[in-house]
Amino acid sequence: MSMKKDKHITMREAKERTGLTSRQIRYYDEQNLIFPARSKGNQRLFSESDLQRLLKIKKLLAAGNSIETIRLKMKTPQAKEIDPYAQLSEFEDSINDYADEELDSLYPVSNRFALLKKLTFNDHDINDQEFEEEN
DNA sequence: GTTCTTACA
DNA sequence: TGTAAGTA
Repeated sequence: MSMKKDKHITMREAKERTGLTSRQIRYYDEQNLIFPARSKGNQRLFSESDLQRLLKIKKLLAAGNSIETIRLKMKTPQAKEIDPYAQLSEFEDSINDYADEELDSLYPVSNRFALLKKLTFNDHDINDQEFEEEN
């Protein structure tokens, strides 16, 4: 999951690849949710991580989270490098994001992440269920 | 032509 | 958030 070349991405490409408006992108920047570099002409130079963040922000916003919540939830890129637990936390959040989606039944398992969440983070739910021995 | 900041609705 | 103005 490593990001390759942090090539400079223009505002145009950022808009195209995230589906966000330039207004929204600048606003999220103003809210310190992304930290794009700047060219000599003060133009924003986005990195691949900035793009991923924007997509993440879009998802969290759509899920009803506030800017403040998102800021805390995502922390800063620098913090993630320093704190190993930040990455673990991010992974769990990622799992939860997927698990929030519909899970009709376990057969077939159409959403592995949802199943993983059920088995990993909701022990109480599982204990409440009645499993019939099938083996 | 595109992006940036500031400001108003 | 959209849009207009004046720049770079």
